[in-house]
Amino acid sequence: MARREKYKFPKPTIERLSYYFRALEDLSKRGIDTVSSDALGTKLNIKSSQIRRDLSYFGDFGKRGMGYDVKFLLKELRYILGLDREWPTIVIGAGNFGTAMAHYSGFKKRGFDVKAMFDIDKDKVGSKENKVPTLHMNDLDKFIKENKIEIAMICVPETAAQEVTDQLIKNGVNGILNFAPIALKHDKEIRCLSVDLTTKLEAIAYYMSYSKDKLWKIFS
Amino acid sequence: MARREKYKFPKPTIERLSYYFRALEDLSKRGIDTVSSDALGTKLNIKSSQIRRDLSYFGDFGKRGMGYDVKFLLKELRYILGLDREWPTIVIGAGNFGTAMAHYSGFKKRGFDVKAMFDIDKDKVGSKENKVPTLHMNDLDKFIKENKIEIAMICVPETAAQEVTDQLIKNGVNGILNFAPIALKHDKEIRCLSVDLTTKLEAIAYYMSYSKDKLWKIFS
DNA sequence: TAGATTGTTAATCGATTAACAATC
DNA sequence: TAGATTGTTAATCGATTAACAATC
Repeated sequence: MARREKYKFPKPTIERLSYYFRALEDLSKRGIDTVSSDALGTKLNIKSSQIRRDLSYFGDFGKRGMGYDVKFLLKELRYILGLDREWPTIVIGAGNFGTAMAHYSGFKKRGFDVKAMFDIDKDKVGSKENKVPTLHMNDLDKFIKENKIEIAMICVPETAAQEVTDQLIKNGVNGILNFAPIALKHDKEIRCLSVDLTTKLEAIAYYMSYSKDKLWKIFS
Repeated sequence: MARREKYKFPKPTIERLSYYFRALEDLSKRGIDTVSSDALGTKLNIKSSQIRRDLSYFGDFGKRGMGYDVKFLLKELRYILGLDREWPTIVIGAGNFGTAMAHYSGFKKRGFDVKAMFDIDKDKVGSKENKVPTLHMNDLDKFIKENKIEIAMICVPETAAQEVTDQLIKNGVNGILNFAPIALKHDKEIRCLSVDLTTKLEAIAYYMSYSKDKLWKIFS
């Protein structure tokens, strides 16, 4: 089938494409140049039919009887995921967490280039101990424009998150990864994804405290 | 309806219960003692019927015509989520990210009490600059037993994550929150949840690079 | 050709939602 | 009582999966 356009696919598909991409990178590094959906599925704990279905939303990448060419599929997924370019990124909030995010090498490797951290605390501004510079929030608007920032990670306390979001959007940042535990209100045209770490731990606590006294079950 | 037992519910429900809990805490703090599913839904961007359905899996908490008693529902959700106790927790990997996790006050507030960080790097061990002590991996087994550790956060590089997981499970830790970008293999009886931060940024990149040349759409 | 593995379909499974009787 | 809002049902919507014809 020719590459499909305007075709809809399930939301979880994009996340799985990321997993496929990473697994293929690993295979490529190990000198493997062909892989079947079955082998890839075993590696990732994902059903082979799921993998074939996910890929088929975007094109015909395999060869019947042969599987997928690792390097070719990598190139295609890189294009689909938008990883064939650099994404100028900033981090708002230079606390423990923001600093960790700014220096995480996994982001850089994928083209997410953190240009600076921002904070309202003057003591944090200008710090030389980190590779990524820390600037004052007063300089945010100017910096975004001059460096054509497209993506921001919000690592500020809950109380400041909405205000920061508004400021980012006003300055044309339209990709936001939010770590503050709050549902941000925003214009539909921007891409905002929230990661709520406390909620994850709470889910674990739920499952662990599940006992004879609490017999609720979850589906499947 | 009396509290239902052995009733199954959708997987996303638990995560939403966390959001309800947090929103109710906020209402309680502001002195509001009754809330309708509609008001709660507006606050959280969740449909009121979804909220009522989620809650109904666990019991009858509301009063028709009146809504929900905030304090009562908080107490019930605290019990359901297992937040009515302390969870002795450790962090494996004392890098930027692990240190940030160990010191995040939001976890402590919910009963996730981080007792120590562990690392193989002797330079990091014994550091006094942090409130949470850093110990050497050699002391892990003993520490887990002596402190009855139940939950661990894995903040080590991808290459070490599986080995660490095996060691944790062998020592009886059965709640794991994994931040290494790898699908951990483990016994079905433990509760393991992975958070893949790179994948989240990649999803944003996908949506942002969506353009005239790339007309794939997602459902809804 | 025979064997392998794709791409696609149709069936199944799971989750959300609107609607409304019940009832405070 | 009249109005409000729950708890629950049934319908709809979305996602996964097994199965298999197509084809390398």
